[in-house]
Amino acid sequence: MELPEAKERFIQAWGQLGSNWGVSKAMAQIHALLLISPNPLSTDEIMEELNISRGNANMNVRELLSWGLAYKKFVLGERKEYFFAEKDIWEVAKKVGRERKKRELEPVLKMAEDVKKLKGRSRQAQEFRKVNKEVERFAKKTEGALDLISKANESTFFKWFIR
Amino acid sequence: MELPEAKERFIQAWGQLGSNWGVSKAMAQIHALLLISPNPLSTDEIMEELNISRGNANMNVRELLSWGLAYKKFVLGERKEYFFAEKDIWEVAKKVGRERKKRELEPVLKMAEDVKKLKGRSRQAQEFRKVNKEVERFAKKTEGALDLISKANESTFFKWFIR
DNA sequence: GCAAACTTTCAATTCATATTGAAAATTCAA
DNA sequence: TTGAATTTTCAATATGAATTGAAAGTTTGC
Repeated sequence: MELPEAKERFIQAWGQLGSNWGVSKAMAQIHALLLISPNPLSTDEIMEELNISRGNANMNVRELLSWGLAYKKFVLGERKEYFFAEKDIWEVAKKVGRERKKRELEPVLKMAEDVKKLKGRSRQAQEFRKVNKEVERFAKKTEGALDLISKANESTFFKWFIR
Repeated sequence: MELPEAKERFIQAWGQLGSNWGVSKAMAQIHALLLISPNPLSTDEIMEELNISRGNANMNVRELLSWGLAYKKFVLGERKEYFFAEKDIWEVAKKVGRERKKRELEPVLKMAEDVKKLKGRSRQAQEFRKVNKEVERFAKKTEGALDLISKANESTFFKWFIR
């Protein structure tokens, strides 16, 4: 397999993964491109490689920076900004996990908290409270687990699952 | 808080969560509705409660069944099908995990396998192979962890994270 | 201060996906 | 077998999110 084909394959798979994760395809593809690039890339190079507009490239690079999945590099005597990816996959996983906790777990916890105020003795209300309690309990445990994970290193993490 | 408001809140939060997980909003909302309902519901009741079309209700109920997140109940002397949710949250989490493994991890593993065939000694190719190897290694470990999790029960799982 | 280089913004547009709804198919009881 | 009840299908449509691209904003060197 030659480089262009492999690149294509990698970028498209990463983009697909992104879509499944509620992340824009362009963001995931830029991340993929930076991951496999040996040197930092400028916005223009990203636009060129992925055939996307300047606005799109800019927005999604900012997003990657805000997730901590990419960093800036300033080159001496150059005005352009260059970007490179976090390449430690365990770091990537943790950072994605942190964002997802924010976007997914927290709203559920907030909802469960609110729904606790549900009044009434109907079968409906009773069943609802029961399920809500279960959801909250589970979400809190998951939150705790994620907090531990985000402090752990990769080998500790995987060792948890051995035996 | 009264029942209709709480229901609204729960269903909308679950729908939101679904969207973030690459699951259609309607599917997540039907699941939410079934979760908090003390008895199985018919397609008509689902349509009515969520204000969605018959086609939509039908498609997404099927999808829930295929994920193992809902089951059918036949009522004696009734021709309609009734549906109820898997209410064990740990079961729900495991089943969602299994689907996600299929939709997310497997394509990445396939891609990494293919990309291994990448030829060339350029800096590009070398960096690419290195990252790809890391991605594959991580994906495989994650796969193993998920397989273990899908066999575990909830308390075993969370105990892994204690201490 | 000026203007070139570069980045950001955002209204308009495109695109992917979910949803609708009516017709077709199926199931079942009489 | 018929037809009423129910489910399924799928082309058309709607919806929301991503993307574009040009204009506005910023930064820098002269």
